[in-house]
Amino acid sequence: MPIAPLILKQFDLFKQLPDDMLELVSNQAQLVEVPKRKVVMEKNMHTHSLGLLLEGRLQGIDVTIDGREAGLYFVDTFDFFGELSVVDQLPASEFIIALTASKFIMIPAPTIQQLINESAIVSNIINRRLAQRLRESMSQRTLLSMPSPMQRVCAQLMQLTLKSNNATIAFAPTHQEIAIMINTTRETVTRAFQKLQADGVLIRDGNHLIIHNLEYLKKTANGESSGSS
Amino acid sequence: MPIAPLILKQFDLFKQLPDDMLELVSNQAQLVEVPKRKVVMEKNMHTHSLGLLLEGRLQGIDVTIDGREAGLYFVDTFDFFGELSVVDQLPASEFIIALTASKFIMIPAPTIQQLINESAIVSNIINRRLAQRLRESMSQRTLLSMPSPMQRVCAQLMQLTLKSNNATIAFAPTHQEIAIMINTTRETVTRAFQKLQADGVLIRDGNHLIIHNLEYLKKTANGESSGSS
DNA sequence: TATTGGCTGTGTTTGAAATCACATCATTTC
DNA sequence: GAAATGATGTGATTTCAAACACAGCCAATA
Repeated sequence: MPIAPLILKQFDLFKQLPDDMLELVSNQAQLVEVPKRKVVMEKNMHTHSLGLLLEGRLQGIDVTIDGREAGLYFVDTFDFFGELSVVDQLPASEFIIALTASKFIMIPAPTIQQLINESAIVSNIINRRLAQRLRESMSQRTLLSMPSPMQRVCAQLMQLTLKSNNATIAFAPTHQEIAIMINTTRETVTRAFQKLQADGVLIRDGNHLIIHNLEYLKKTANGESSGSS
Repeated sequence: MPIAPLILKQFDLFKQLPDDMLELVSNQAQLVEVPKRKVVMEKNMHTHSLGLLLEGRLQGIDVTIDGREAGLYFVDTFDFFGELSVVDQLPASEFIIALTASKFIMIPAPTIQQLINESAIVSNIINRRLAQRLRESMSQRTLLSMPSPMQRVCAQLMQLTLKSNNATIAFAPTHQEIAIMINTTRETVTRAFQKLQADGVLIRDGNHLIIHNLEYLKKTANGESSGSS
């Protein structure tokens, strides 16, 4: 089920790829559409495919023995995912779940490995991506050391905002999904959102969040006591 | 200040390197000795060197605006560090601090980059290492979602134990250094250690920790209520 | 349009760890 | 070996978010 090269070219990974290689990928690629809440990649399985997200939002999640969930990262549109297993050939260390109905392209690991070997550009992008993921992971870890949940909520919202170019978070995660990212409970996130909305920092428009006061988020995240009232 | 190739060969990174390349590295390499508490790598600087730890223990640390420290990872003997900046050429995203007096080898980034380009083996090892670091970072994140500090202490001790081959943790981190790894306070770690020692799980021998009951750690980390008394 | 299931909002209670404060024990350093 | 510095041990207090319970809301689906 080939994918039009034009679609593939939307991804940085393939932008500079010669046409013949692009065609190879195109022939191996497969378009997948999943509904909300679908498990896209399963922990401990070696599905070994690289995924390229066209639409929607995914979340990497790990589950502890006692059933507690830890949110690891979000996958936004035009990100790719599953590159870790492609690189080190080990089974996936986390689940990836579709937060909204999503569309993505799957490319079998061997195809990508061949590309990595043959194209220094592809190889480089994948490695840079790993490096970026590591930086994000450590930055999220640092976020978790903030003492109050309110600070963490604000810091997480900033993260999400900065990734989008405007001040809007499309396909906004639910309170629960945010809660597991920042080590708190759904109720606490709800209460934090209440306050932010009351203070006019944030407006919810169905599936989207509009940030009206990024400065406020920044200040609160930095511990400047989140205003009066 | 060249380093004997024999010393370099102790590191997986160089084990299979041809002699001529090894000599190149040898000539560029520099041995560094630092006392306890020395900052080995500074956040936001692009020192751009790869470090190979010969002796001691280091810790990657990030600092939040309000002065709080977050422990990111430990660097054990024969690990390398600083590879992130070598790969993506960006400034360091964290501090690295010597927890004990340490010895390590520094190799300038350009030398390593040349090696990466010329040797598929080196390139591969570096990428695998990045992948491994990412897995460890995510696993540490999962650890942080455990609800009780006692669970996190036990899980962290397991991590440290598994890295050493016997059941001994050499150059044991202080309570404070453990505390910032697992998002808790020094006092809480002290109290957890008290209990573990009382229960005969753990013995302290100066700078070393000996684990007598790994099973206990595992069970406690998994939430099986940490025994009676 | 009625029904269902997931999301969000909100009050109350409770427990456990952060914080503060200080004592004691090790270890460097002069 | 004395003094200083850091690491560990321990009690008392306080705070604040987790947990529980349930009500209202929205959006999909039949």
